[in-house]
Amino acid sequence: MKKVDTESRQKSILNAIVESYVDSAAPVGSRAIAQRFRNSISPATIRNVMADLEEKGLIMQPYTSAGRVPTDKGYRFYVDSLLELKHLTKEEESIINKLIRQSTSDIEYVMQNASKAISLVTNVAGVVLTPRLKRSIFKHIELFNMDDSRIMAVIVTTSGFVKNSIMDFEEHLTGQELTRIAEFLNSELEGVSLGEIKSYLTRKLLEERDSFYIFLKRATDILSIPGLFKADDHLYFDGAACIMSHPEFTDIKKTRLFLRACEDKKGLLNLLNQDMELEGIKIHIGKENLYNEIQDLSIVTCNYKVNDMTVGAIAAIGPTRMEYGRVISVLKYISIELGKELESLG
Amino acid sequence: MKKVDTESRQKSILNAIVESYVDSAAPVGSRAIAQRFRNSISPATIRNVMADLEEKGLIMQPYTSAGRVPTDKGYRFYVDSLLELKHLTKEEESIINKLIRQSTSDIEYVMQNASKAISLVTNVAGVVLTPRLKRSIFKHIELFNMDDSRIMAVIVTTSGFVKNSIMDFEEHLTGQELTRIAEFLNSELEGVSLGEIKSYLTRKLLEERDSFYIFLKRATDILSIPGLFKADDHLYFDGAACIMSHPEFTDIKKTRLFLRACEDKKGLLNLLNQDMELEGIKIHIGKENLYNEIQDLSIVTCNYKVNDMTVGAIAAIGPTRMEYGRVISVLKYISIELGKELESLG
DNA sequence: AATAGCACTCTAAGTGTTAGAGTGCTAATT
DNA sequence: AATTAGCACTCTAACACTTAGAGTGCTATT
Repeated sequence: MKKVDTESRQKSILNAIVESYVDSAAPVGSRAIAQRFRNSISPATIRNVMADLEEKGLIMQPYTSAGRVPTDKGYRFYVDSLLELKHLTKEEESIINKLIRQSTSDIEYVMQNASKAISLVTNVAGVVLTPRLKRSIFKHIELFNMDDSRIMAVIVTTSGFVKNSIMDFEEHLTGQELTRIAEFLNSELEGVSLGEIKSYLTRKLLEERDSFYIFLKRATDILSIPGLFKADDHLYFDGAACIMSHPEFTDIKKTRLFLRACEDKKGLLNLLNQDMELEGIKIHIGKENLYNEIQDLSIVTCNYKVNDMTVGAIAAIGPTRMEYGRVISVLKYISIELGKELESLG
Repeated sequence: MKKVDTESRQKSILNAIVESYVDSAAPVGSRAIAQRFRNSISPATIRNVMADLEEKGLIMQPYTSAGRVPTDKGYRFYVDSLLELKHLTKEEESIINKLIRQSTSDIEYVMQNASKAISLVTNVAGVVLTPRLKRSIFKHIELFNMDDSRIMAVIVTTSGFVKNSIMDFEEHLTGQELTRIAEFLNSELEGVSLGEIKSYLTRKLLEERDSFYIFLKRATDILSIPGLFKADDHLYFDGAACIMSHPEFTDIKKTRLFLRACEDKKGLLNLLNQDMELEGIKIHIGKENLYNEIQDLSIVTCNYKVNDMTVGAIAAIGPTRMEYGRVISVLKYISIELGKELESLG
């Protein structure tokens, strides 16, 4: 008899179990797997392999003598070693493009529609994190007086993101003075990322000692206003309803946990901000998500770039039993298209 | 025996049925009502009255010989004629104020927190519609060049709302020219609502015939850019998870309908925009909501004002079985506080 | 007009039964 | 030595059946 590599057979059976379970949402029995292999392996053999896989903690039985279900660890192994990416169909790509390229030149719409695109094509919830201001590149600033004591600043970044902020400023500056300061900043700060502006100006300030100092000081003061780079942490969310089509949510408790997770902006924000630092796809499976008591949920995230600079992230949230291959492809595709669209708006 | 006014007894029994049902979520029997009246009326009498109420379509039985449940019509009569407003406790007021008055001077936060406040205090979902630009009063405009072919406009309204828009503009204007146009608009448009600007300028344009004309024409052209007043239709939403605590949502189908209704931004937007035109509280009960197949859901809305001008609306969405008295009081209170906060930001 | 009494209805919850899907083990087969 | 067939065993999900009790409507009584 031909010698069979035990390990590779275990892998391919795990693969079959995961895919079958993802597809059917029901515990997978040895017979079903045997059929997947066109009965080239008998159910009995598969049962033996399954026992091994269970010992390794990759699959489990919901109860004695039921079929097997992948564990978090099983999914982890699957996505790390077995998973094959699915190509998007032309149709799916066109749905996505139609949603993202609305050419309304309004970033809010683009973001909202990007999250809708994620949920529509993957059938799980979609989340989009707005471009991080600190990661964005300075393009233009405008300053003007709102009234006697308040100045408004409008900062435009190369990614087309516009941030305005009203600030109390004790000393009154004339419109001309403000214009001069803005002009100075515009020539000085080109290409600097917003996150570096502060240290950049402070450094300048230390070098400068002549009459120019007081002018530079004012500019620095204005840009030091706390509210200026804050509040850029908006999440766009879509697909809460569509996720209810998954059978795991017939249990109200799980639905509630899911909704709670989705409304926990802080937690999501943390996760996305963290994942953003890493390139490409990141996957958090079930209990790996320690940031919350989220169980039975997986989160897949992907950074997106504008002019080769990572500025934000998108994500998909769904039951651990999700089509990882498709979800990953979709996020990759959308992150690229979103980046392109933002560049064209910038 | 003392003569009893039949009609007023019917009313007070309907009142008792609604309040008992809102409280317990279970069909209300004649015994329970009798106890509410400290047995001053016997269950048998109440049964007779109930039969009358049922005939009028104000209550119904989920099945033969079960207790009674209010119909949409019953709720309608209740909110129109019987309902007593509940005062907010100091505690509730303080929760609301803490959320709304974060003094971050960031409107997004204020809106987000207002919706959170609604859901937190009423235990149903909260929605906040951003101030309608067209209803807002012009305060200040600033124009500057983004690059050779694009101009950025920043408009500030008295309600503190800032709208920026980038527009393609075929003829290149120098910074000075833009500044002059902005200065002109600033002096000219003070106190005009954004919705009237267009017609205001067109009127001006007709009167004017001298060299000033071309200047005025440019200003008009700039403000005619379509994107400028668009995209001010953002909804802030909170409380999807908290609503799951209501027993009506043990049925997954209803949960799904609810989530679908909440994600149907267009429908909600329409409803809120419409209701905004009317002063005070508006209530849509169950199937009265024709804008969607929403059933078993009620929507309560309230406009809010800045400087005595209605600019937006807030709403609560929950099962028809909701504490209307409390919800109404909360919306009234929050709409006022929200208006005040926006004034202080403006 | 209001109420007590009573027969009747219907549900929700609990119990019992059964079909069938799936397992693990052992012995037979290749 | 690896694979497989056979078989006894386990557990669930589904269905039928029973029953307690909450609530009703009607009729006779106060």
